[in-house]
Amino acid sequence: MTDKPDDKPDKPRRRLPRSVREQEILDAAVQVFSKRGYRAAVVDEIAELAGISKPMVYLYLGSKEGLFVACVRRESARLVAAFREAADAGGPPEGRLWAGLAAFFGYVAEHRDSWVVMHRQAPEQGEEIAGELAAARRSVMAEVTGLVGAGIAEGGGGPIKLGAEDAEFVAHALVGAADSLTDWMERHPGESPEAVTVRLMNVMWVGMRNVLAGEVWSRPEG
Amino acid sequence: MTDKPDDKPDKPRRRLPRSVREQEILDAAVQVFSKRGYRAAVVDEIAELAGISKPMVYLYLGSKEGLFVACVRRESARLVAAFREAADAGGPPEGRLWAGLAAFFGYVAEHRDSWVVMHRQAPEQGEEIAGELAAARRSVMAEVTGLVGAGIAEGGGGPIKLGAEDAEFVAHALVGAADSLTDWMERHPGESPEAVTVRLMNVMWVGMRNVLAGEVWSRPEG
Amino acid sequence: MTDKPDDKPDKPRRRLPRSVREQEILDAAVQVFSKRGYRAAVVDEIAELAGISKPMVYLYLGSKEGLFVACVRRESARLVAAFREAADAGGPPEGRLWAGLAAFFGYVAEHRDSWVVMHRQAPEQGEEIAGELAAARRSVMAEVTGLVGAGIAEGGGGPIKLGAEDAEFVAHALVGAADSLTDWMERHPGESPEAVTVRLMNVMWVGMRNVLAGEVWSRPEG
Amino acid sequence: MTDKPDDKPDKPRRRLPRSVREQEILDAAVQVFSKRGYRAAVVDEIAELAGISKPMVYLYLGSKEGLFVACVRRESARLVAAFREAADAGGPPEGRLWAGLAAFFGYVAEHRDSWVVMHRQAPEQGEEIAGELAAARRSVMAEVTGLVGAGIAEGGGGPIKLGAEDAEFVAHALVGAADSLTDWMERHPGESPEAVTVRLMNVMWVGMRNVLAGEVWSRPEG
DNA sequence: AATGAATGAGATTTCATTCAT
DNA sequence: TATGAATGAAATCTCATTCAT
Repeated sequence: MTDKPDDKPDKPRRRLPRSVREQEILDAAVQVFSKRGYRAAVVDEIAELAGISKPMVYLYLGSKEGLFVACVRRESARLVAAFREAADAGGPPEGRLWAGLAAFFGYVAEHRDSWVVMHRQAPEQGEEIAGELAAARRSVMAEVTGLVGAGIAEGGGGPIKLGAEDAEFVAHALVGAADSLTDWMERHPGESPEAVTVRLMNVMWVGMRNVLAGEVWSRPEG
Repeated sequence: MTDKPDDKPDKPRRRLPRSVREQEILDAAVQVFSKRGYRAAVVDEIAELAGISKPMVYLYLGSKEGLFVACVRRESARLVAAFREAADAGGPPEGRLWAGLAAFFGYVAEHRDSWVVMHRQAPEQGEEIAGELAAARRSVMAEVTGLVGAGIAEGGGGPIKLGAEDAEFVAHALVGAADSLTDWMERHPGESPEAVTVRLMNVMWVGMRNVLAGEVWSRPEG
Repeated sequence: MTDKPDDKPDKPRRRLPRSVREQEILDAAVQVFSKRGYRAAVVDEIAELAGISKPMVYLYLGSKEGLFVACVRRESARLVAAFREAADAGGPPEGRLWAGLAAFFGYVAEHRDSWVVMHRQAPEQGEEIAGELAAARRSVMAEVTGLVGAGIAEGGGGPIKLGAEDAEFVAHALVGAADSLTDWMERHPGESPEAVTVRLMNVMWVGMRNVLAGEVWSRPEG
Repeated sequence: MTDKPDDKPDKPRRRLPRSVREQEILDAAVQVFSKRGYRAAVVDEIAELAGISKPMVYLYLGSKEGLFVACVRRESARLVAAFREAADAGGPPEGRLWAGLAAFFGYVAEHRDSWVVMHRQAPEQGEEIAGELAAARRSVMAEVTGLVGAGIAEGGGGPIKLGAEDAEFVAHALVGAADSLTDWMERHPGESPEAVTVRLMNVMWVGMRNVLAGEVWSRPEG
């Protein structure tokens, strides 16, 4: 009666297995947490976006906090995977570095929600959430740091020794820049992630290379 | 009535003029908004931190939203002012650029609260707040862009023409990097903001300079 | 289909007849209602304890309320039966009285769950439940009153006439005492229900007998 | 407009000091907890009965659990006070015992709600509540036990030695009987608490006295 | 100018109950 | 016969906001 036989078979009140539903819920949750932030996000909206009722969300993920933690875990794993996959291809290290960074920028640009969930949440949401966020950031940052460090080591040989601390420094700068540059990309829709990567490499990698070669910037006399 | 004039002057129960009170409220509000985020911040905590009662907050700033808007306005004005002040000193342009950027990094590092209120708030909190945040961010970014653009124009002349778009690109990268590097600074307490600025200039500015001189990074064959 | 007939008989996945299943459900329900109270009891727990799924509970008993009513009916019937069985044995009346009361105390002590379901539930859970609880309590109390009354009639003959009202009074006191003494028994595990019965008879029955014989307590002058 | 000047001055939207309001809230809470039990009680009903809004209840007592604990504390203190006050009057011990018991019965009968809150709650409501209930019961029971023990000691001298364990036993029986007898009193409105006390003393005290005197009940041969 | 008292609206979370298979 | 999936309704608790003094 409410269900004419010629309805689309796709949407009508699906009865999905747990694992599929769970992923759909996480998809919705990432969107909402990203758009609103942890506190401002309301579980009702997540449920509605996932096409189910609120109690389902609680049945599957246990609590708003559990939901958020699951999001952070899944999304950070995905970003790290994208990174590794691109960077693990063979070839000279600088190329792998480029590929990893391009994948990183591409991912951050394309999955803004995902990135925002991991990176832009105030860390005052309680013990477990803070820990989970910190872990996610560490794992992302470690991946970038590793690649940068490899690139530095490879390009090394100049009079200046760049060590682990420098790799971390550059990784922080790159990650921050990438995050911020997604705003820029939004206003320049013509630019592909690769183009942005090249732009940034022009600024940062060439700089690094020259620093390795001994050219050091210092404040001009004023 | 409960307050004879010869009370001890120790617990002030101050009767401050509007403007002073208002600033104190804003001071408290910036702290709380920064620590908790807009939604999670509770007006009670702000009032308590300001040492007054909640109705006073409403009397002075009208609403939670008004309170937040006033914070954002004041803080962005301060950051822009720090900027201008440093960059407006005389001397060669590259020195003024350095000074401006160092002031920017220094400000972001030192006034974490202020910066977080402007930059780390989800921009989906309602019409007026979103607008105010966007305006604040734009005005900060414009200032950085201006400085970078001036530096580029000054150093320009190479075969590659860097235009307004490039300045904006670099500004976004710098702002994002500065933001992210405050995390790094927290874990490296020995490094002064100036030292961090130099580090970053080593990587980014030297790179930019060389790019201006025609040295372009391109993906190595792989 | 998922169930080939040569499955191991170990995890039964039993296909029980209605009546047996129903009793198992009631067993579980009595436990849970007793432990949590009517409102706090959750049907999920009852189903799990009974080893079946929740919809089966609804199929068999219709609703949480129906489930509770069935529990109360079955348990009060059991208590009354334990009573009658003990008291109906032959012998002198005082012995039958003792046997009945001992059975009562023993039942209350040993089937704590059963007793709690009948006696410790707030009687404000809605029309049908309140009625059922009242009926159960009345029927238990009637049984005790009957026994006590028989004992009194038997021993009667003194100057004081104990009537139906007195029997009811004593019955209430006995039932309340039995209830409360189960707490005492829990802290004195060495004492058997029969020993407790004797103790109480020492205090109450001897008192009653003497009262029947004309010895009346009155407040001493003070 | 909603408030004609000739309204009764008694009810209209009072603005009470904290301590008074708090007592009113507790009054309402005792009623509701008693009628419904802890879980079934809803804070809305308590608030309405207290004539205020729900948030006030939370402001004053913190949580439903805190509310309940406060009730139990206040009510058990009151009952114990009623007891002590009556029993502390001078005179021979048996009279003080009678007075204490009469006060106890009177209090339980008159403040049924109070008593039910302390005595009839299932002890499965979580750590703090269980502890609070246990403490309340212990303090009430200790008071009764003390008086009974004093009475026993005073009357002692017979061949049978009644000790602390017996006093506890009798106290449990008395308390349980008193609780149950309030039901009986409800159906016999003509009987005063003192009359009920006398009735019970007739049954229990005379029994005790005779037991002290060596008359022991034992099961007749059957 | 200042505040203690109060509340309406909305957040998270739970649970009895029913589909669809 | 049996159940995994799903939900409407209601519970506790929080918070921006306003009275009454």
